Amino acid sequence: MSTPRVTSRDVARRAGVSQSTVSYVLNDTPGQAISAETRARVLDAAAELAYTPSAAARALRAGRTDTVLVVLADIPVGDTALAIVGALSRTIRPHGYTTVYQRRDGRDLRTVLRSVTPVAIADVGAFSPDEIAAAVERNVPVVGVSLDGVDGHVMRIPQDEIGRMQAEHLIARGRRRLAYAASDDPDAHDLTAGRIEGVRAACARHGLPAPVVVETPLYADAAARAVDRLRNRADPVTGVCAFDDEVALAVLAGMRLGGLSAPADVAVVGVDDVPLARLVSPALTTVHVRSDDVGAALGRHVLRRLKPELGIAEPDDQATVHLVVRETT
Amino acid sequence: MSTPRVTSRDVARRAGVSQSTVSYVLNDTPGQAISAETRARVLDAAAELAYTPSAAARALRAGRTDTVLVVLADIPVGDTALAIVGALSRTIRPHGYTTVYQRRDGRDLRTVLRSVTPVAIADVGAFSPDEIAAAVERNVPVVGVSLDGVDGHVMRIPQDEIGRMQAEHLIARGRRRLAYAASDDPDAHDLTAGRIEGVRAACARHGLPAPVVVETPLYADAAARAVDRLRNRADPVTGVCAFDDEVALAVLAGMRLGGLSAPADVAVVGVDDVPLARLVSPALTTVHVRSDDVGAALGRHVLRRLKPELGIAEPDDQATVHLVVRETT
DNA sequence: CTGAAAGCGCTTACAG
DNA sequence: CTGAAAGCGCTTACAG
Repeated sequence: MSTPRVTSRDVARRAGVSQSTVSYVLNDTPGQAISAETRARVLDAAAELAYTPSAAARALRAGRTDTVLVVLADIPVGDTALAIVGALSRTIRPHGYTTVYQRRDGRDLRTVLRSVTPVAIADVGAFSPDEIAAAVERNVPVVGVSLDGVDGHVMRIPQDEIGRMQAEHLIARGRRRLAYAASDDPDAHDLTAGRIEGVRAACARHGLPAPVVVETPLYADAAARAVDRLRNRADPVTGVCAFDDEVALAVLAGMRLGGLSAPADVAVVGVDDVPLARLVSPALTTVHVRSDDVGAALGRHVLRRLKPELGIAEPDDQATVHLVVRETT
Repeated sequence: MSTPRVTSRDVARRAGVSQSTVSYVLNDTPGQAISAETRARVLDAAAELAYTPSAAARALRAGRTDTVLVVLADIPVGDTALAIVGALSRTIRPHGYTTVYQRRDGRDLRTVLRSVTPVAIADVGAFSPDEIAAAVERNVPVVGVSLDGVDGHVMRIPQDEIGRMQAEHLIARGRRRLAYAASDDPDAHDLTAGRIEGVRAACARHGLPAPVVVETPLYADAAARAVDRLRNRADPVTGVCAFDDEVALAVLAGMRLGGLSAPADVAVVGVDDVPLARLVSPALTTVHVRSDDVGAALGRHVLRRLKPELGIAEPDDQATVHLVVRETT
């Protein structure tokens, strides 16, 4: 029942040439003068047999593939990660590289490499510098974004800077008591740490108390309880740095339920600048991370390593983040 | 500079055994009685050399891999696609299969197979029944969701049903003049067609005029112009079926700019039920697609083909969709 | 219990 | 211009 695989040998037989000739024709191997007539016969035979070369055999023989593996950290894969991956893919594709993605799913880099033979790895926050070094030793170049801002990757998304930016903005708006609304998704934990650190640092710099941290589920009633806790205190919170735009919207929904309005009672600032941020009312002030740029820069880092002859200049090593001020602050 | 690859031969040499023994130990090959002492020596040697078997060689030799390739259609990859893929991955992982993703990026299935040797393909709306048949002929089982509702895949997300549900709900709410707010993302086109068809069918059934279709960018001002067009007519639109929740929010933002409110002036219903839908005000009525179920069912379809001995029952072949009524209708 | 050998499907020197 | 042969790194009958 299972038809045996069509191999280049079958194509050769059908075209009446040798296997090498098939390979030369199909790969346009330079320096091989193949007669137009032979070439046509080979191409026809391949088409008739619907020949697809074995990726495994090519990889084994060549010692490498054209596949760049993107490993995504076990974080909530949102617009940011998708934008990074998309831009990376678009950057390297014109140079003949194929992008495949995987979530880390708790595995170490070694395990991941048991099922794929990539020519390079783009690590989106998944691995530690140690693991990366181990892969590099195996001759697989690794480029990566450090999502938590830790070094050892070629690029960093400065999470502390994001938090700092949120806090500084609220402080500039006259808010003296800040809170941090964290996500209740455990996968978000690593991202959160750096951001809170940035908020804390900004508060400290201005002589303000450290932010009150409160976990905020994405439901209005639960968020309302969280908001209650922020307000029912000797020094009620007047400014909230939210983990992302979704959490920010949850805070706003919770506030609404409690009869509070933004920015009059509490100012709220998110992170991500999802399309919806500008569509809701009041429109959300948020920190925009240029994820496309991160992906493109990562792609250029890959190309630099894989094709030094392209002479690609050293790309940025830090993502650009900026504040988009709208109506909630 | 580039260290040569550590092979099983190196491990064998170091452990003082043959290559076969290394393979037996590392793969726990059943029916091979290996002395505990030998086993330990091999394991140690492998660890010391940081041996990682060649994925390519294993694939070539075995004729297959443990990799299930998910190919995503060139549609806007949003929460729905991610949920499908996540659930699929979680379903097959316990059975030893690794999931890798790729976007179709306009390639045909043959081209995709040039760089990967998957044991099965999960097609998320990317390929036509013809292409799928060709892959199956190459002994690669393909399971797939048809995003546009067209047959030939093992599962369908009934886009027409989604549109029908939106329209029926608005009609039940007494709206007699409906519009369809389409996305301006060209990648959304295939999804849109089926949904509009469903809206159209519902209108026809109730003797109502066909929906006015208007493209709605994700910006309040542009959306306001779109809304203007829907209202400034002999028979002003009173109900809008939006392509997804984002477009629905854009419509609502446009309405707000024009002094219109929902549902008083115009009722709006989205699709996706993103977390934000329940957090915004007014909370969004929307059609919820059980994407997790789709992914899990897809995973079970994969397992059925790959491991018939598991005796997995034939999963559903159609995604469950249901209406979540909130405040905008 | 262990080893030598074949072969998966390809590409690439090398010989003609 | 074309073909025979080696070898990429594994696994698995097969022989001992």
